[in-house]
Amino acid sequence: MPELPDVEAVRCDLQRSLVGATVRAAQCADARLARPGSPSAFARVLVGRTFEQVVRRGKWLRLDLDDGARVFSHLGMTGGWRQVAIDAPPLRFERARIDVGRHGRASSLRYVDSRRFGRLIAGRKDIADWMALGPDPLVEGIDDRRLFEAFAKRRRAVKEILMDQRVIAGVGNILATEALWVARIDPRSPGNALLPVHARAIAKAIQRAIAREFANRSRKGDGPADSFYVYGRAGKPCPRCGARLSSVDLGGRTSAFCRRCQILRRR
DNA sequence: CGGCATGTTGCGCA
DNA sequence: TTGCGCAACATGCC
Repeated sequence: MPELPDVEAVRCDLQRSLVGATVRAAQCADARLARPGSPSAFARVLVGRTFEQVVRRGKWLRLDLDDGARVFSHLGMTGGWRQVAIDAPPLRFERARIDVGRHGRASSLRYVDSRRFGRLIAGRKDIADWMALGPDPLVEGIDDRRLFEAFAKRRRAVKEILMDQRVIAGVGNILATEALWVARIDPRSPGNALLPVHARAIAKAIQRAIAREFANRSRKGDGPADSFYVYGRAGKPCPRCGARLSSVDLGGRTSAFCRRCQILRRR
């Protein structure tokens, strides 16, 4: 359920169901999710407090409470929040719950995560992972110059640099794959082979890829949309030029791309 | 059974 | 200190 557009949709949902709600009970049953931190801190920090806002940066969510406490939530690969009735039985793969009351009505938020790659950390100050995030395309926007400089000092593949959360927050395998196709740049191109004009094209392409995923989402339900330009479509025709799409492994992640219209830059 | 998956971390090495 | 390359994490699904 990851990638920036998905997390932004979760932020909107949580914002709607949580702001002004007071926590009656909370529990995080999984120590793995709490790192760094302890699962027992979860209830101690939350109970009795009222949610004020839900903020997102990259793939991280921060739930702010009225006394300065905060909860960080990263959905990993398979995490998600569900709002259910207060007396609903545990969901499949439920790892944590927050029971709240608002306007006299009780409900329960459940965190589900089959693979447990997600994180759930309650505390009183920002965590290092949050502070290390680079600019978010929707919050601060992408600075072309900064992006160019991030490329210029690395020789690894441009796609791997794009997925570094310190460079741009929220770009994952799907967005990086899609954006490089839009920008017509081969994902294997070394970062230090790119020019400022390429950084500008990639910045615009990321915004376009995000907009497209929002459009996909509004037509469909939850989960990843499958109407991508090239992600997951290796072997099929390029939607732009018709050539057969290729596949390459970069940093352990699969990338689909078009050898004909995505140009490989070299130094 | 084998292979793949929207993400991040930790380790050894240069 | 920074960058690089990988294995590892845990589980579902095809």
